Amino acid sequence: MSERRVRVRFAPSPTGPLHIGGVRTALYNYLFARQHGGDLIFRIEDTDSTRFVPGAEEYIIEAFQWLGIKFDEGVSFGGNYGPYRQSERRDIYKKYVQQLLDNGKAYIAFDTPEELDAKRAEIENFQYDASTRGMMRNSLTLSKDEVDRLIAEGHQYVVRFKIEPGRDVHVDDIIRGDVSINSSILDDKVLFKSADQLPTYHLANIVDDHLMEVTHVIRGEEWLPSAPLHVLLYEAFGWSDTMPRFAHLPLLLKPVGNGKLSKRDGDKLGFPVFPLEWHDPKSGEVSSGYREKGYLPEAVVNFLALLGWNPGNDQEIMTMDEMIRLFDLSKCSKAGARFDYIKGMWFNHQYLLMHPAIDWTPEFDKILKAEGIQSTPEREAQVIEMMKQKVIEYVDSDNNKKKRNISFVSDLWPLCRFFFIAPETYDKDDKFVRKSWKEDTAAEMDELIGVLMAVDHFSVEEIKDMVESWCEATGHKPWNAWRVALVSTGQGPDMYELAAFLGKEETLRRMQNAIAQLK
RNA sequence: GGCGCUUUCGUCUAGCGGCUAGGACACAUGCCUCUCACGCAUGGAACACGGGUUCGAUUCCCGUAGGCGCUACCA
Repeated sequence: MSERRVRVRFAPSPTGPLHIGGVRTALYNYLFARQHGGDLIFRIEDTDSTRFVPGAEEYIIEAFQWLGIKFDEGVSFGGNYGPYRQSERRDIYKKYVQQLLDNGKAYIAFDTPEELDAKRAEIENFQYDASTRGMMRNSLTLSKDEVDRLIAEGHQYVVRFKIEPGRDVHVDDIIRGDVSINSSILDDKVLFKSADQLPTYHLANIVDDHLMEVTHVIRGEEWLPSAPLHVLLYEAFGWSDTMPRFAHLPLLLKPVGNGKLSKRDGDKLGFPVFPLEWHDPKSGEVSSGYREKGYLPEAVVNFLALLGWNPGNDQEIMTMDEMIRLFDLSKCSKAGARFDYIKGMWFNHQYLLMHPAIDWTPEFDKILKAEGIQSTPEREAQVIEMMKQKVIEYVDSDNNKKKRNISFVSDLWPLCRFFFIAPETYDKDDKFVRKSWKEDTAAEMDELIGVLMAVDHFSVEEIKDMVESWCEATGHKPWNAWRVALVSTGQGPDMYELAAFLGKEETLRRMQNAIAQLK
């Protein structure tokens, strides 16, 4: 048993976009598989035909591609254990259900959903189990002839797992240790549905994990209550000796309030809950995604990895390879983790700064386009391109301490808008304007214009030389007012750099405009 | 309601019988400074409660309380 090659799986239902919690589960499976030199399988659990959403499967595949989580086999990846889509494995499940029926581990039940509802209404806390199955319509209470007749007549039936009561069932969980419950509180779970002639999750899951030789089941804590049922199923099939080991991960909780993280929390607080933007085919509703919001996949992965696990030291920024090396299921926390999206933004900030600004160009181009910065007769494409390059250079030059407080490339725009767009109006009530622009400022700016006109080469050094000697001679301190003139508020780089960037003509033009408006 | 899991700063967490209970995010203050930032420095902030076990419990056990999950012919 210890000699088996490590094989794990991520098995989502194609019922919509992949939730960020699912991403983390997949990530942990991936880290675990890589660390042990094993395989990660991508299986589609589409046994609920009523909840199938077209496009969901493709979405999930694309999301993992973006995140850099690679599968070794499964839907769209191939492999020797297929098919990997449960809806294509009907015959396999039928065979195994029959096996359970044949050796008395399961039985046929004819009770309709309506009859079950009636029973639940009649008896408080009704549960289909050893204590009640004697009064229901099933192959345990009906004669063999009667059962055969009902089936022959085409009556719908389900197959239920026959749970023997009064036994302590143990689950050995890697994260939580020994978890045990008494089988009496378990109900006779439906294994095979009449409605769509497909197995339920429980049956399909066990059969597939066994057939695909899965060694470790790493999944969310919401599955812990049904883990004993799964253990019993492995027993019923006689597969106990190759039963996978379980690890139930803590859940991701709402940033504020009670309960687990949901899509609504993201909408309310303004952060994505899905890796990629999702366009709902039915409602047409669009849900934001980490990719479209401007997150780097490395940042998302790093952030998620640390929500429920940490390497046991103070290291927070880690590459995928480092995480693969350090990951340890037994170091996962047991309690749910609040989803701290503010910290997620900090991670993005960190990763953004690791990249040279030139890498941001595509994103930056999108912003410029969205802001309407494009070539016009007055402003040629080359000019814009040149300005863009200068902004990027400017942002990149950290010897000038220009690394900005940006979590996303889009945060760059308010910080460099004034490079591209001259202030049209000035807000006299702006705190910085009021503080910087006084009675006699207009006259001072006029003087400064004179000084600047005399600068031949409008370079940082020359501007600085000229302006500073003027300052020394006159005692003027023009910087804040000058900044108001060029930027309209208290923002931006060193004034000499700013003026040099804008060029002589534009600098003077903005100053004259400010004087005209603010005098 | 029943069953299970869980509980260290506001948040994510380190700690695996003896520590001034550590780090990060967030927050506050200071320094830097022609602005906004960045950066740097500093600060406030936690072992849910009650019993045990032990020379000694944040750490082990049992209760209580809170939190989370499950309780479908959904996964």
